[in-house]
Amino acid sequence: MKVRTRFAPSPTGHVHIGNMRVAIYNWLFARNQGGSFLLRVEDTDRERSTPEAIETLLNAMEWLGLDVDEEPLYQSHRMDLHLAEADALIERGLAYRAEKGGPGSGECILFRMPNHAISFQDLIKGRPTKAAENMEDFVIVRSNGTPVFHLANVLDDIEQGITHVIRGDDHIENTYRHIALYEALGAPVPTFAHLPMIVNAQGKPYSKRDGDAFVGDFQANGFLGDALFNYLALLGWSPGDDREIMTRAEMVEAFELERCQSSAAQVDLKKLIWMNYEYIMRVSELDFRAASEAALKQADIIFSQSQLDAVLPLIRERVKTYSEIAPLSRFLFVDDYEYDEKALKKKLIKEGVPETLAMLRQLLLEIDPFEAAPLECLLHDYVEQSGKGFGEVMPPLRVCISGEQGGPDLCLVLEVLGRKEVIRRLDRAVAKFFRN
RNA sequence: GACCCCUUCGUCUAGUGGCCUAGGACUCCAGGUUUUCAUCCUGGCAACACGGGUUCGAGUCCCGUAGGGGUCGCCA
Repeated sequence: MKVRTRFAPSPTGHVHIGNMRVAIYNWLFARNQGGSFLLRVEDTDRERSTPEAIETLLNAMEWLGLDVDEEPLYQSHRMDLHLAEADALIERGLAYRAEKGGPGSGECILFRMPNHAISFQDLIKGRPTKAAENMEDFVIVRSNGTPVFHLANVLDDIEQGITHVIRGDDHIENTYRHIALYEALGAPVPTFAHLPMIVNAQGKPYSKRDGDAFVGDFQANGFLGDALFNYLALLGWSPGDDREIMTRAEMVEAFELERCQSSAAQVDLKKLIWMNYEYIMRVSELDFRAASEAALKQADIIFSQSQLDAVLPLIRERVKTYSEIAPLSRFLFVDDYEYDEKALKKKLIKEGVPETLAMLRQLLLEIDPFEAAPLECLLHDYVEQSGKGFGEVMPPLRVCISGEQGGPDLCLVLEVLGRKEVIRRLDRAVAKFFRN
């Protein structure tokens, strides 16, 4: 039988990385098996399920490259069918009406749990088992006449022909109930795989207040969808060898639910950043350029295409996330940069620096052409003749023209800025910090 | 409290009874290359939660204990 998996989120406007990881595993499994990956929008909570929330969800999936094989099913459209099935269960004596004191004034419908233990083979957890005396009848239709999650979820999984239910292990308790429902409905019980949850840097479960755990935030902070996908895929799963940076095709090929960890995994932002860097290094020049243009525009930095041509090579291998592009290169486009306090203290305001800068100024005026290679020779010669170290010469100059003690290769920076601009910035800094 | 799930370096993991003096990756630290900045290279720190079994032999199997998490809504 052809494998069919689904991602069944309830759209709330914020798509959490924990949920997305579940979606990724569903996608990976379906692709590995040559099956179908479906989307079902569980939008019965009408307050939260706005069109914008659904849009956010779809965007996040597209960004991560989670393509679906069929039109999404909207749970809210199926309410009448869910209710009809509940009535049918009553007629067969498998459910009953009761007064339990909930919303509305009418009676709710309860599903009658069987009086035998329920256990199932889980692809990740082994064989969870629950004794009959530990299970109670549960509500499937509220007294206000609306179907409850358990009923709708199972009925929709049957409708969509889901063969493998891959979800968080917070659903294990629900699964016992769901299996009873499948049996009552006369439907084949799908295979289950319960993934462990992921926890934040403090080792606690992600709560709705964990601001940086939403997929949109990672996108906004300059992460690549492919990098986040790779990171999340390996958070709780491994191919069994030492591979970490993997293409989608490699992950699809290697994916096995049986190789998933059964315990919770902690998100490590440092490792994600490292992985993102690895991905940025593999991005095409064209894509990197597009990302840079977007980042610079967003930072309100005015630039010309020729400036961009000159600057991109300097920062190409230095950014770990796209959000570093603007801060790292800003001084190359505009001259209103701040002088970093630490840089000033450690590199500029020091004995002998004004004299060094005066000498450099003269040499920089004379050198021709004003390009990286000759500039490097110039600095090299100066260092040799003056008996100073590179550490006494280059950092002060760098602070003057960039405000920072770190940054791209100094000679390349000088070339990109050009003689006129370098001298101007040099004079400005000297006037500002060595007035007398 | 009841029920269910989980437990290898700080973190992600490899490990399915001998190949484990427990391997890799991230982080961190120390050297080296580049006499700027970064990259890069080499090395180092660092773990089988604890206690009992089973076995010639246990990180690997079993049972306890402790700790963590989940569920116990007419939320999904």
